[in-house]
Amino acid sequence: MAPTLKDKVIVAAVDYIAEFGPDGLSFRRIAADAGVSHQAPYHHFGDRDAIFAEIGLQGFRKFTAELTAPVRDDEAPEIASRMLDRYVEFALCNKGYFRVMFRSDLCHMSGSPELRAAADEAFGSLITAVTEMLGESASVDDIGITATTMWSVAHGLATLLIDGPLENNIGAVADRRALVRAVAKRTMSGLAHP
Amino acid sequence: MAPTLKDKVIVAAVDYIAEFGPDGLSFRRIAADAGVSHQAPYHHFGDRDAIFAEIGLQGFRKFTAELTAPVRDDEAPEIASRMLDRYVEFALCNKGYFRVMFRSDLCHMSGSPELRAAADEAFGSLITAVTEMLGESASVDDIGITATTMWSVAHGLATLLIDGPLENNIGAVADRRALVRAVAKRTMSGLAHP
DNA sequence: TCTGCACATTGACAGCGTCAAGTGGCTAGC
DNA sequence: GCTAGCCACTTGACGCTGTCAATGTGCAGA
Repeated sequence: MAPTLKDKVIVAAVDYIAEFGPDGLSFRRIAADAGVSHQAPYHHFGDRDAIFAEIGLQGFRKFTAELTAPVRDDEAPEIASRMLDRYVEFALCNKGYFRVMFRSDLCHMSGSPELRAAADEAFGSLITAVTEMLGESASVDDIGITATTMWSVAHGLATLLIDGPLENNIGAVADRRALVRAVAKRTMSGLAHP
Repeated sequence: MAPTLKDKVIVAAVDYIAEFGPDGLSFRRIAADAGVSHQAPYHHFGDRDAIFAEIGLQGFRKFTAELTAPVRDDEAPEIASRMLDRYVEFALCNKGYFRVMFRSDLCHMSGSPELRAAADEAFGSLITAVTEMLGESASVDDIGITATTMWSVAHGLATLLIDGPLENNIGAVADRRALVRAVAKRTMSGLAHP
């Protein structure tokens, strides 16, 4: 089935954002590139925000699918390390989505219950992983703190790798994966005893 | 000394970004609010990017000053916990700067050696703290991994608190500080043994 | 007094998202 | 077979933005 204009607009926007970030993005330009009038995209989405909301929604769904996928052979056996790896991997392989998903000014959770649900589900899969990791004896507080810590490490590392000062310092994929693994290991064992 | 137009523009921009984020920001609007023509700000900065570069530069300098400040009585005695706390505190108290500093599309390191130096200095103060924490026996790799891990936790937590899904879940300052401390503690001891 | 210079103004430009109205083709109902 | 209605899209206008270029204006030093 040929891609609809709606799909083409999303794909073009995600590609652009992956390369240049969300800021210079012009839907007039995307429309022109697709060979349609400047107003055609807005027929499908209403306004600019709605396009970003759709990108965020698709992003969070892909993200959840990635985080909850069956364990592959080349992955770390420990849950935390694997989740961290997947989180960063997703961010780096899906910059175009990732850069929108966690930008509250582009991707308004409050305006779309569907979007919020998708984001909550992604976080839920993290909570599930942490619960599995800590066992049934763990308290709700323990799980919350552990999940927040894991999420922070993963999100911070992903963000620093994509947009931050680590961006250009880590070149090859091998180096990057090694870094992620090392950070995961250190996070597991604790900073106090390296 | 009365604030110059240059200062007024920066302050107004930072205030706006702290409240609404960098995207809807209009320097024409800021100029109008300051009672000057739409072109006046650009006399001092050249172009839009230069204003963001200046905000980033000032931000990184304030950031470094904050991270390297003398230890206060109400702070955690452990280095890592204190640094994490200061990092998050800075981010939350200086949203307007923080939101620019780590946005590579707004704040081009490559275009300004001065800006890069300021950012490097901030990271340097983290390395110094980690070196102090681990002692002289630590290897360069150990320090690098530990610093990256600490930075990731701090940056991730700050980002999630400011723009992410934690934003509205943590209300009062007391709760937030408690969360940061709990995350710091968990990071220190390691996820493996809560 | 004249010359620069720093600061600011004015006016024009193209590009942007958005509103409102119009167009062409496909399809269901009589 | 005609027509009414809907759908995908176009066209044109609007006010907004940053940017370029030319123009004032007031103040220091020669």
